[in-house]
Amino acid sequence: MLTLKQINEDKARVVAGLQKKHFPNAAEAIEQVLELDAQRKAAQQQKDAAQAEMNRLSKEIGLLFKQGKQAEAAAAKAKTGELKESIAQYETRMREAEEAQTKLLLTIPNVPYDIVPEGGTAEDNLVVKSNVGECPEGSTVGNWQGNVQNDQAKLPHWELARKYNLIDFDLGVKISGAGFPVYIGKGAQLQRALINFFLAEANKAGYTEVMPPTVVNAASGYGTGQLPDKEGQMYHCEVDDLYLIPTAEVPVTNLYRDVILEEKQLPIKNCAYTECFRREAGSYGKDVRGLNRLHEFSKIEIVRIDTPEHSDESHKEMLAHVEGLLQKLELPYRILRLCGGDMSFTAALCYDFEVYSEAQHRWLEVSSTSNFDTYQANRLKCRYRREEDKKTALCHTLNGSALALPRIVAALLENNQTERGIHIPAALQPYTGFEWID
RNA sequence: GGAAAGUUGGCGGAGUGGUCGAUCGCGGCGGUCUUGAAAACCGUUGACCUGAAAGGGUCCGGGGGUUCGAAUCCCUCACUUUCCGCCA
Repeated sequence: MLTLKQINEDKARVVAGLQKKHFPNAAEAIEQVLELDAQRKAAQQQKDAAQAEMNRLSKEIGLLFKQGKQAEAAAAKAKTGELKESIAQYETRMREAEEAQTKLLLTIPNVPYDIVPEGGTAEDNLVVKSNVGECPEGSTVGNWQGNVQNDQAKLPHWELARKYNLIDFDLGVKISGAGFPVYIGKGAQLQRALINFFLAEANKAGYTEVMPPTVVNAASGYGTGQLPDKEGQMYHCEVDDLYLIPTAEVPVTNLYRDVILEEKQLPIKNCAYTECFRREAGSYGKDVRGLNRLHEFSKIEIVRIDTPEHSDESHKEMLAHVEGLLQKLELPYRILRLCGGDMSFTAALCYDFEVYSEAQHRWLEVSSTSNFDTYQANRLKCRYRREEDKKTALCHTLNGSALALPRIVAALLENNQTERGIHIPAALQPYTGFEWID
């Protein structure tokens, strides 16, 4: 959530940013936050004064008892009753204001950075880079034309999966349900190869590998912001009150919850492969066909914790890393800078990576790489001690997929199909151990 | 699932209801000594809220209670550890 400091320091910027994000009634909400803060401060000051008086009295009473002055002590005691009551009152008022403020702040999204484009829908996202077309200034999803192959003879991946016996969707339905495919033979081996490839690349780029639990407690869900807003999107094991993670971001970022890091430890660079679980309630149609949207899928995530000064640089490095993966896989891709209205609740700046599916004739999102500024860190209480003055300050958190498997597999199968079979890109062959699926 | 013990500052570990935010050790930081380092010695060392500052307030797992006063007593919840059982 936003910090009071951010709001106090530049209210106008915050309000303008929220409007860019299409958050309704931004100005009113911010005013209300400030009003509640004023109430809280007033109550606290009253409470503190009363408490100070109480502390003083208590000490005095103790002293009087020690000196054997029973009568004077009793007299002092009599004074405490009223004081106690007013302390309780101020405390209640303070807590109520604080709770109301937090509750409100949790409903307010992060403020986007200046370079985030205006816009409300996916059509307004800027196309900033692609390997299949020029991206002059002002290119948007709505007006950009990439030089993509549309071969009508190419089969969609769900048909290829059946043809080469790589993935059995019906078996998945039998043992689990829709959205839980079973990978078989070279299909399964391809999964494992991609996981190893992505992890090896991340390790090469200096990310420390973490293998976290895939089930987390509610506190972790709140830490990264899946709770309370997206409660329905996570699988919840009610008996134990545990959640299946929708992304490795949750356990990995929460490693740094309630932690004070030393500045010289930063940036922290972690990567993790996990299975990800998403209920995807409300999805339907061609979006969920085949591998396009699953309830369980494999993903390698990169996570960084950094200083405010360096987080932008970190973000750029992450983007370069993800782009490098797509280049090595020889896939047609484009990079989008998301517009205010299409960004996630918690992001300050977000780039999506999409690969082109030549049989489905559409772009598939395979990575979303975001800088959350201090928004997540504030909830997580993830801080660092500055070298300069030894003060604590909130970290910046960043994360991105590098990469999510299913849509990569879809594009690889579809784009690389030939009469002879499906060709595995050279960079991946050391990991698969085979060059062809045939 | 059964039984017991525990939860204190970055870590280890004290703590009698009344200057306890908390002894001490380690670690960290600064210094003396040294060509440099180590060792030794001296000093210093929590977070948060509030305030221009001085200062004030909160925090000893969470919540509640007793008391003029709670890390210390009571209740409750959560978690951890150990032993037994079960199991990979």
